[in-house]
Amino acid sequence: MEHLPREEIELKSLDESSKTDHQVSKKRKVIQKTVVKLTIEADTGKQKSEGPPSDLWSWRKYGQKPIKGSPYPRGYYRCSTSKGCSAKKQVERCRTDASKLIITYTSSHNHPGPDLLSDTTKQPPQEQEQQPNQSLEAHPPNQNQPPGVKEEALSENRYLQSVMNVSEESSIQSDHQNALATTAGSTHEDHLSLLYDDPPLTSYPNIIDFSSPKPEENDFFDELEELPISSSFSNWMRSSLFDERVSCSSLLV
DNA sequence: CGTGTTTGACCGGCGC
DNA sequence: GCGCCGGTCAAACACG
Repeated sequence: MEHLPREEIELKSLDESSKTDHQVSKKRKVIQKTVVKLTIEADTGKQKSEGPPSDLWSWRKYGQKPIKGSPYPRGYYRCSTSKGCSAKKQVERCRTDASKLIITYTSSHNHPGPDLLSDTTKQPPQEQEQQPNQSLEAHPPNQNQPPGVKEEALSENRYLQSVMNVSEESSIQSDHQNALATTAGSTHEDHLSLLYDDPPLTSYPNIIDFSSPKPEENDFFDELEELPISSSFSNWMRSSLFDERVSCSSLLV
């Protein structure tokens, strides 16, 4: 019983019932996702195809599907660090640029990061399965991301520009990308306002611009820093993402 | 033997 | 209602 189908079901139903304010009748579950784009540079040898980028979590692949419109399949991974952990990620290649990986994190880890597990007294997972609702909608999925991604990984995978909290399907992200790729010269915010023009959802997808102190950023990192190990991670995120964000804007044109 | 990957089948949501 | 598609399951397999 390695999978927890029951938990999945609970998550789904809770999710649907919890969005009554939107009245999205039986629509797809609105789960907050975090999309991370990264570029594979020196890779191609090591990371075969869409091999999982190395973070310190251990991920177990549970599926792979060819995606319509994309020549590359999408891999489905689940956190195997802790059995009760519902954190998942999807790894796919950018359909327009094979050197870019799009990693979509869903749900959140409900246990301390692997590095902490190894050297400090394990912090008790805060009552797993307890508030799937909250953990899904209130926290960025990557809350416990490793503060120190291996330097190998950093040299090979360069985190690109955006960590987005997306409340809709990843197709948005794809369209988004296309738009980004076709409209050069303006800021990400501009693109966003273009793309997310119409639906003013409460869980409005926000892009994190690491170069400017926007409220979204602060919120994002505030949440991050509430967590045990996240401050170091957020520092890492800030620096690496900021760095890469700059180069990415030129990459995406 | 434990852990992770592969892969076909299955299921549910959504559009027509 | 039907078919398509994305996401998940689970058995078989590979590897250390």
